[in-house]
Order: sequence, then C-alpha cells, then structure tokens
Amino acid sequence: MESNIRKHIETKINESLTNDEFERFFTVVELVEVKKKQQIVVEGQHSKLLFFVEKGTLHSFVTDEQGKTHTIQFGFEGHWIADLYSFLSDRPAIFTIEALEATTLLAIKQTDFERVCRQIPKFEHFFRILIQNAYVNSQQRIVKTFSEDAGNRYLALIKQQPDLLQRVPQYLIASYLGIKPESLSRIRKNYLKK
Amino acid sequence: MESNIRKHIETKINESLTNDEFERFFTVVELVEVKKKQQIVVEGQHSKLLFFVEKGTLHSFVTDEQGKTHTIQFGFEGHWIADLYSFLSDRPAIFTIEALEATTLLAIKQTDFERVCRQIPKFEHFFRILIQNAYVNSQQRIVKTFSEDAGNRYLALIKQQPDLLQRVPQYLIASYLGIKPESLSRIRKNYLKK
DNA sequence: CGTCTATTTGAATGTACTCAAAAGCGGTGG
DNA sequence: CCACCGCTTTTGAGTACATTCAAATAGACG
Repeated sequence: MESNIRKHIETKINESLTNDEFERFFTVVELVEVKKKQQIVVEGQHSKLLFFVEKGTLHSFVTDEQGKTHTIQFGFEGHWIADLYSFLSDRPAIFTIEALEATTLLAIKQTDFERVCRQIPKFEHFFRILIQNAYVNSQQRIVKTFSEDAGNRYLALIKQQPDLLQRVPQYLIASYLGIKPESLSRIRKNYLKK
Repeated sequence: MESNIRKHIETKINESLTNDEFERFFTVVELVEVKKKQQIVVEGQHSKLLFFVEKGTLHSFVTDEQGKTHTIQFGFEGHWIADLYSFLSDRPAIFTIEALEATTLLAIKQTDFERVCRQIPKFEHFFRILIQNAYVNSQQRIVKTFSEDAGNRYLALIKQQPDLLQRVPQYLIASYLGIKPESLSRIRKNYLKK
C-alpha cells in the first residue's frame, strides 16, 4: 500500500526526508479504515491519536447545550485531523470526529509521535507548523466571522474550496459558517440572481 | 529588577526549572517599556519577537477592508502576546499589538527562543503548551460565537474575567465579542434589569 | 416505488446594526 | 477650581440580516 503522506510532510516542512527518517516514522503509523458515520474521536473521551486522511472525508463538531451541532472543521484527503487538546494534554476530547463517507486514515499514537519528534527534528518542526497553521486559520476565521456577513463568508469559502459543495452536505457548510441551513439556502438563492 | 516570569513558566509546565535553566533563558530576555498607544507589532511588518507582559495591558487587533477594527485578544500581566504567525514563519504580521496603557514587557527574539528550546527541552514543552492552549481557546471562541448570543457571551466573559471592565474600555470588549459598542451598551442595560 | 433525509420556500419574529444625537466622564489649561 | 474639550457610553428610531416554525419539494438509497 502506497501512501502520499511523505510528500505531504516534505511539502509542509519544505525539505525532503531521508528514506531512513521516513521509515522510522512510517513504522509507527497504523492504517485505519472507517465506515460512514463512524466516529474516530468522541467528545468527552480521551483520544491519543493523530490522524492523516488518506482518502475520504470527515468532520469535527461539538454539540451545544441546546443539542445543536457546530462544525469545527472538515478533514479531506491530505489533511490532518485530531482533537489536539486531548492529544496534547491528558484530558478528554472537546469535540467529536466522524466520517462522512468510507474513509482511510493513518493513525499515530501520541507516545510514538513524541518519540519520533525527539529522534527526528524535522518532525518536531513539522508538528509546529501544523499547529501554527491551525491556530492562525482559527484566528482568521474569528475575524472573518466578525467582519463579513454570512453571504460573503460563503462566497469566500467556495472560492477557496470550489468542490466543497460536491463533497459535504449543505447543512454542514451552514454549520461551519455559523448559520442555519435555511439561511444558507436563501443566501445561495440570492447569489444565483447576480 | 525581579520578574515573575519564572513562576509563570513553572506553573504552565507543572515542574520547576533549575537555576541554571532559568538563567540561560533569562539572559536572552530583553526588558521593553512602552507608552500608551505605542505599537509593538504592526500588521504587515515582520515581527520576530515574543512578549511576556510584566505589567500593563495591550490588545491585538486587525483592521478590515471597511476600516473597522476587530479585537483578537487582550494581553494582561502574566500573559504572552505576539503575532505567532510572523514569529514562527517568515511572513509579515497579520495583526497589530498596541499598549492600552504604559506597559512593561519582556521580549525574546525568535532565534534566541529557538536556541533555548533546543538546549532546554522544558522550554520546547512550554512553548507547545502555549500554542496548544491558544489554539484550543480560539476554537472554543468560534463555537461560543456560533452557539451563544452576544448577551450570553458577554456574561460568560465577565464571569470568567470580572475585572475586564475596569481594565479595558467597553468598546473594545464589544469588539472582542464581535458586536458594536451600542449593542453592548444595550445588552448591559437589559442585564441590569434582571 | 417508497421512505428517509436534505433542501427550499413562506411568514412572522428577533437580534444586532446604522445613523444620529445626547449625556457622561476624564483630563488639561486658564 | 472650574470650564472646556475630546472621547466613551447611552439612547432613540428605523432597518437589515438571520432565525424560528411550519410546510412543501427534491434527492438519495434500498
């Protein structure tokens, strides 16, 4: 089985891995196959796994006191996904991660990842970039939420990721944008008029 | 001049530093004094400094296309503040950091920080926890923005930080909550009735 | 085909916004 | 010490955007 994870890491850190470096990393990686609707992380339960999406789609979300769910992020091929809070601390996960279709993942245990980071500085570096990007994106999302109305946020989103609508149901996109499915439907209707 | 930065780091990593470890770190730290309204990081300009707030108050914000500013975070005594994006990458800062009053900071250059991290694993660990917490808080803020109305977000904020109103102007709190000053004023008026 | 789920549409409601003006507050200089 | 100025906060009236609740339509899958 051939993975494209090596290229992904090399692209992120902007340098190549030696075969030895990659092998040492790859031996601690485990292949995981999940079906649609299966949950790989469950809010409230500990999760010491970091996932790389080989193929398929997932989403992470929280459920609020009124039982409404809020999408935190989508995970597509070539993305990393985890509850980093639980992964990095020793606390229960703060959100749930669920497959939207049959999905193939590579899973890395936190202890193995720590070891690899210590042994191979490039992985430490890689991990920093991973969190850094996630953090910056998260801050940008807050700013966009405050500075743009839902219509503009939607346009920006499909501009940045035009295939999103083909890949995830519309009501999840609404949830990601922080609005109701009905509102997104109306936004799209108005948008088509122009 | 005595700093409380040592205690802060030890608390975060939940173990003590040896005198040697702390000394090695403290020698690369520089004391910075800024006046009210002075900017220590400017959006669009590179910034390779990480700041620890000894005394005083700052806020970080972005200015959108319509010229409106959006508060990203406040920095009080014992907080760390920086444009981590610019600090960790080699790109211009994505926001501005400005003192709200006369403020005393400790500044660490990125290169020194890297070196200290490499030499003293506890600092690497500390830094990870720092970003991790920032990232998790950022995600939680998104979820709260989507799941709670402005009134509840305000109540949660002053419950968590009751002295906030005494420390920063109300219009900045409004900006942090993602609403207009007029709206926060009305929210507070309604709140007093109950 | 029928069932289940997702999306669209409608009408009424609510929350926050805009624009405008008034009131409050704090600091400075006469 | 008080009057004035600039900035923050409050208040008012009208508006915009998104929500709620309900129902109709469309799509997907067995």
